[in-house]
Amino acid sequence: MNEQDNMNEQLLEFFKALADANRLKIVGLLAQKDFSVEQMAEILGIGSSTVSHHLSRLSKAGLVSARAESYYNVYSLNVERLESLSKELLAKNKLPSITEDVDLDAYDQKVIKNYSNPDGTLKLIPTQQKKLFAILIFVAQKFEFGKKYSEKEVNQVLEKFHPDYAFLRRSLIDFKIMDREVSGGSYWLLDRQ
Amino acid sequence: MNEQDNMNEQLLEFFKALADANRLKIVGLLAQKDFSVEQMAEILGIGSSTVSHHLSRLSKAGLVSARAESYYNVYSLNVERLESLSKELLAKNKLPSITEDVDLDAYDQKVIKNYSNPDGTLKLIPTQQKKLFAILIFVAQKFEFGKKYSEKEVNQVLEKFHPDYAFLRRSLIDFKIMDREVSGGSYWLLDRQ
DNA sequence: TAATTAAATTGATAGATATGAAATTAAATA
DNA sequence: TATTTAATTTCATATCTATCAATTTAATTA
Repeated sequence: MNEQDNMNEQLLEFFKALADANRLKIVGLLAQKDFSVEQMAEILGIGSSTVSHHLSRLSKAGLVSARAESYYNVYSLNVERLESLSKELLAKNKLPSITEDVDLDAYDQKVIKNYSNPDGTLKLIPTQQKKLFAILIFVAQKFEFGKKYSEKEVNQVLEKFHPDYAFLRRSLIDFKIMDREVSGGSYWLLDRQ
Repeated sequence: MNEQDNMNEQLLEFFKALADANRLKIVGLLAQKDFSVEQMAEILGIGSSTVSHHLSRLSKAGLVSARAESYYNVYSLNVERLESLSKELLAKNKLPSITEDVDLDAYDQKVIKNYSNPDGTLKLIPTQQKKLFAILIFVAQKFEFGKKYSEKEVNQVLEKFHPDYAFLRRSLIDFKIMDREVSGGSYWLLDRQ
């Protein structure tokens, strides 16, 4: 369990805590003033054991806290916690980090696996744009950045993947993975943004 | 269904939409770039029909939208929507309005009902602080704001509720519902904050 | 036009959870 | 000390929902 996982779990706890009509109402009540369990039960028209359960979920998310006051357990809202968690969402760069641990290229890798023979050649060239693109990115790894290739050299590299090297070569240009000098006929890799 | 109910429902939909680990991840993915359903299914390691279902929930909450792109349905995140809803929480005065429709005095009213006879007198005077306070606020309604009462007048009013008018009178002072002039012996209502 | 493909929908199911009743705990009052 | 009271915990249950498989729909390709 790393720090990022922990943050994700807290964020999930936060949303789960507020994803219930009665718990939202409890937060709304406590935003006005403190209440005891029984008072809230009466106001919301539900049992006090149910309110107790909701409060423990809100408490686990750090959104409320209780103090003993004679007979009663008086609950109050942790406004700072509510603010810090909702700010977490507004910080735009925080969102992508939710998926820090997942593999963004899983789709592309599956496509490559599906279309490749054990010897590394391609069974066939996919027609669907997204799959073709994944395959082209894959074969483009055989070229070096900054180096210039003649059309013949390009064909030789692509031929190891599929007999229709000409289609692959044209597609690399179409998808703006490579570019070429129209007159001289030399090819080179473009930078992936 | 008034406007406030509608806002509450939207807020609830928002939290429910994000109260799931995979949906949070989808939002995290779409915060980086657009994806098709199948790509996300592959990345998250779940079925594409499940992703479809999650996207429809996110879409219902207004958080994502789709565009058709050849074969694919490409989804993107509605950042403005995400921002406006989380700002809704940060605006502190917005929270209390969640409970606009509920009856804040339900607890007090129940106490009054439990301790009152049909003729309006009190069966007995509660000992617990919160209940006693509710009863005192109730009987204090018989006094007028700004008017001064002699101790005898106060007793006459309170006697109609319970024989132990002296206890009620002292409690009204203790709970700072009324105040009195120690020397002259006159009583008056205090302003409820 | 027929075949292929991505996405959505439907149906079924296992797991999560909101709720209340009953039992338990902790604290205040008689 | 015995009784009363508020809150929590435990237990049972009905509802909700995340998931997948199978089907349907809509669009593209051959």
